[in-house]
Amino acid sequence: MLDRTLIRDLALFARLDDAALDDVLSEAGSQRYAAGDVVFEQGEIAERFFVLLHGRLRVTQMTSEGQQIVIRMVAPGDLFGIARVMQRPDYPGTATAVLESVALAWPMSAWSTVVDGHPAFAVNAMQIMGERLQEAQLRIREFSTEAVERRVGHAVLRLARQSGYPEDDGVRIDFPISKQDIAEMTGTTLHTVSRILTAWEAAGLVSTGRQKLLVRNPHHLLLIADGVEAALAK
Amino acid sequence: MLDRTLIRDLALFARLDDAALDDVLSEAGSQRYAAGDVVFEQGEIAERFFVLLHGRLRVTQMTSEGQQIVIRMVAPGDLFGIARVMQRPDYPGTATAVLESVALAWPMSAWSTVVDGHPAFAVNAMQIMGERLQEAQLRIREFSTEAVERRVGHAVLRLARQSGYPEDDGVRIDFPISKQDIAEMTGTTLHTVSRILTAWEAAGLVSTGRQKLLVRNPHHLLLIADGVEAALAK
DNA sequence: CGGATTGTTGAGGATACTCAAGTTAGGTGG
DNA sequence: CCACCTAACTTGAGTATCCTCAACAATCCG
Repeated sequence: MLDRTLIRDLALFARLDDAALDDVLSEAGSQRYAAGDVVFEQGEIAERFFVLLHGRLRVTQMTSEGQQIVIRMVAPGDLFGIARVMQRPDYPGTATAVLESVALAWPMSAWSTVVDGHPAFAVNAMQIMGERLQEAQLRIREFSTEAVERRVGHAVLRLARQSGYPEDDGVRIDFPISKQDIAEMTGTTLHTVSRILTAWEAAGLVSTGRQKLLVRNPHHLLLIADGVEAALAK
Repeated sequence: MLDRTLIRDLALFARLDDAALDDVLSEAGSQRYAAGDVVFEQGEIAERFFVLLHGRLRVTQMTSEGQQIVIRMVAPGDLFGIARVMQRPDYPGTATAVLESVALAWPMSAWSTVVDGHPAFAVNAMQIMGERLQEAQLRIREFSTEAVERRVGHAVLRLARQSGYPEDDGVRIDFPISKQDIAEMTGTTLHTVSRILTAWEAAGLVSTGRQKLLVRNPHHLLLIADGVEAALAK
């Protein structure tokens, strides 16, 4: 049996008492994934849903023409693989560990059991869906109204917020991330990302390396992402 | 007191019995809006949530730089204005009637009452949020991977599916929609939309007029939207 | 050390934007 | 009912952004 302290502090399980937590955990199993391992694949029948405890995942989608896009990065505490809640039999994307990761997994059937048995859980889950929906709408707005450089700026800042830890001279993105990844988050090409980051590097805003990214001046970067920079140039 | 037959067939109220429907309706009021009326405005404190019974609404968002985008069109049966569920005190967008419309309105406080009192409602609401989230992710994928013409194609087809009624020689979009509206749905300019639609008109795919749109050949349009056309040209 | 993955940089070109000048449709008021 | 006014739309010209194609360099891993 898993220990309830594993999940006690997660938003999804807020306001559940110890008995409820134990009840929920009784149906869960824990899984370990090495960096590079695939948790589930796009199109696969969605038999389980997950909560990430440790590590970091990348959720991608492949279009029919073979173009890949990054849907989101999953951080510890996040719920993922909830295809069934969205009325889908299969996973709409592929989840890959980018760091050594640990996740709790429940059979999809447990979803209704848990929702029915614990009203607070349903409320929490709805809140999380609401946050996701807001986030998605924000990205749509970025795509609709911002040129590439600003979108890349917002993506980098989002990464720093979600997965950054402070270092001597900036905020380090704490998992390996390639220019290709950033391109797939922002709807551009790795070439354009490379050029933009090179320019930012020259301006002292970031430091980049092979799958490495350090944000040195988040404040200035925010000005670029919000279009202040471009407005001043006029 | 409103009649329960108004809402009995809506997805949001599926699997609620008559007593429950009456209970839910007891807190609701019905509102009428003329074409052009604003139901709620971006930034306003979200005091109510709504279900559209008749008509059609356009939900828009204004960016800090004054650019407007169309978030979605609301069709009869749709839930809208649920900011609170997303943990927001205010409405993130503005809802405007584009046709004479009728909506049911509940005080936001009724949300928790209804969710708590009727577990089936919570499940339905979650499903709806899931569908929205999927829809949003689809749009993100379109923005990431498709050029303007394909995005406009998908937007027009979506409109035809959601708000089209069959006419002699095609599917008519049943509310006034401008090129500017389509531009704001697809992240382009009205100029580009105008050029694209003119080209499609010449090819017999659509007929356009001032705030009018008739899809004459959805099948061919789908080929364009899915990129088959462009692929063949190579 | 060799191969593979990741990243850099340049040149050229297409797409779609901006700017600009008009036209058309529809509603309003005299 | 007609003249006018405005909002919606069309079309052209010029151009910026960003993509594609291409070649090469750096880094990592086994």
